[in-house]
This record gives sequence, C-alpha cells and structure tokens, in this order.
Amino acid sequence: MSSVDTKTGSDAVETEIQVESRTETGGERESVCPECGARLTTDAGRAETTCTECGLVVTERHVDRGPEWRSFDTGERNTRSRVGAPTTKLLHDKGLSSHIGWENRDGKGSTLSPSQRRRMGRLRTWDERFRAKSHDDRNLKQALGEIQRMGSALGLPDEVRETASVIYRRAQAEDLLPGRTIEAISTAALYAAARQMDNPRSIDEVAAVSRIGEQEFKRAYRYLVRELELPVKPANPQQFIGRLASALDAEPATERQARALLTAAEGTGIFTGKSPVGLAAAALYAGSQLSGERLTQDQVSEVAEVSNVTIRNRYKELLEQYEKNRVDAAGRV
DNA sequence: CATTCGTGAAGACGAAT
DNA sequence: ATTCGATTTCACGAATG
Repeated sequence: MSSVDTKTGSDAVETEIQVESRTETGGERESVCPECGARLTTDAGRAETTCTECGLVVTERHVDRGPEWRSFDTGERNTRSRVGAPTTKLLHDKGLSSHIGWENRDGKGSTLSPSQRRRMGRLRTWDERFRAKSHDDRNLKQALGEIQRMGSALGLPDEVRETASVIYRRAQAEDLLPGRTIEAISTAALYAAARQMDNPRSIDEVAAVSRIGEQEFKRAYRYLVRELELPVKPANPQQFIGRLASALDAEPATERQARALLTAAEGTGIFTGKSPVGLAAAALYAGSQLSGERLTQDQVSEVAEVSNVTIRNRYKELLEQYEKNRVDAAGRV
C-alpha cells in the first residue's frame, strides 16, 4: 500500500476537489449566540461573527473560496522570484502550520546536545517532506479548480477537463511549475487539452476566461508543449465554423459555403502559418457573399475576435483557390 | 452614409545564426 | 541572444455602393 500512495493520493485529491467545487457558498447566515441566544451579526470585512447582546466572538470559518489570492499583475512577471511557485507566500498553509527551523537551538535559545541535534535533523527531514507534499496538493487543488471553472465557462466537456488535469499533473511531476503561475499552467493545460480532444477554443476565447494575460498564457502553452512533447496537431479551421456560424446566426447556406471553401483550400498551403480562426472567419464572410446573405467583415470579425484586415487578406485567397478548383473539376469532366 | 479596400508602422512569433 | 521573414493588428484615408 505504501508504494502507491502518490497515485491514490492524487486520485483522492481529485474527487475531493470536485465535491468542493460543486459546493455553493455556505448558506446559513442565521445563527444564534450559544451563550445568550441573541442574534449574531457577521462582519464580512473582518471575517468575524459576534453576538449583538453579550459581544461574544464566535468567529466562524470564513472559507476563502476561489482563487482571488493572486494579487500581482502581469507586469510584475519580470521581477518575480524564480524560486518556488508564487503561491507560497499567500496561500501556503495560510500561515497555520509550524515549521522546524534550521537553528539548532531550543525554545530558550540554548544550543542542543548532539543527540538532540540528530533527532531534530530527522524531524526536519520529515517536516520538509510533508510540507512539500501538502504544498503540491494545494497547488493541484488550486489548478484543478481553475481548470474546472474555465472549462465550464468555455462549455468544454468533462473529458477535456480531465485531460487538462492529467496534463497539469504531468507538468507538476516533471517540475515544470517553478517560475510559472498556477493560472498560467492551468490555462495552458486546458487549451492544450481542448485541442487534443478535437474541440479547440481560440486563444482569445481561452484568454477571456483566464485570469492571466494573453502573453503569459501563450508563453506557458508553448513551454508546456515543448517540455511535455504534447501531441497537438495544428487546429483545423473547420472546427471553428460551427460555433462562429451560430454566434453570427448565419444561414445554413452560408455555413455550407464556408465549409466548402475551406475544404477546397485544404492541403494547398493556404493554411500554413495562418491563424485558424482567421481562416474560419474569412470563410464565413466569403461564404455569406456567395450565399447572398452578405455579412459584413466587421460583423464576422467581431464575433471571431479577428481583425477585419485579416479577413480581407484571407477571404480573397480562399475565393481564388475555390475558383481554381471549380474550373479544374469542370475541365476534368 | 456604411462598407469595403489598400497601406504602412508596429508587435509577436518561429526559425536560423 | 540577436536577426530575419511572415503574419496579424491598428489607424488612416480612399473608393465603392
């Protein structure tokens, strides 16, 4: 049993976090004083509950839910310490755990005997081990909570979130976390997972629900892919057509045309190096011209979060290739 | 007037040195 | 670590309907 405790440990954490994340914020604010039975008032700012009559301080556990602990901004990224995860200061143990220091002195400041010193050395070892373990656990909890939150905000299925947490754990196991924020790795893991499961979201979409900036997010993602050698294929623009079309309330004919345009351009090198979302947006615009719906470039660029310039540059290439294929097919018959 | 189109400057990125 | 080529975006003005 002892040899597998890392595995069972992390599984236990996973189920625990799911239960916790489903739990809504504590309901019962109505309570009475255990001493005098009078009403209690809660001071949210001080996180204190006091009796109106006798002044008894009950002090409930005001659980600090949600990852609002992150107080540094992206600009601080450069000055951040590279040692350890940035959670330590603010989150780790909430300052509740004791720590065995390195000084070989007792509580009064006098030095220890050699035997006591050895004993403390052994204790210190275990202290560090437990500390590291619980730190990783907290780290993971935090990350899984974030993945859960962002995943549901993006409407991603559970499998994607599970894949994301697997990726996160791999990153943790390979010591990829130091120097990066939990949010950054979580966001990157989720984005990578979505792509791996053929349910990609655009960088913009993911960045919109993440707590980190787009720059940092992309960095973390590339870092993860490189270090973990994640097998992520280039995203297919077709995968964005459906969601964009429904966001635009586009006609089915337009969507069909868009898909046809993309299919025609597949494998011609038009895709290489181009943003998949930009291609999808351009295809929808061009498709709407062909179908007669005539969406404007700005309409499409709005929902796709792609500039109208990009749409301009892409849709001409798409139409060109489409024409070429059409005459080829006609000539072959 | 709204939409589309073309352009140059600027920033980010990957690849190569 | 810097440099280069491609891409995207922004801001502007001109052309088009």
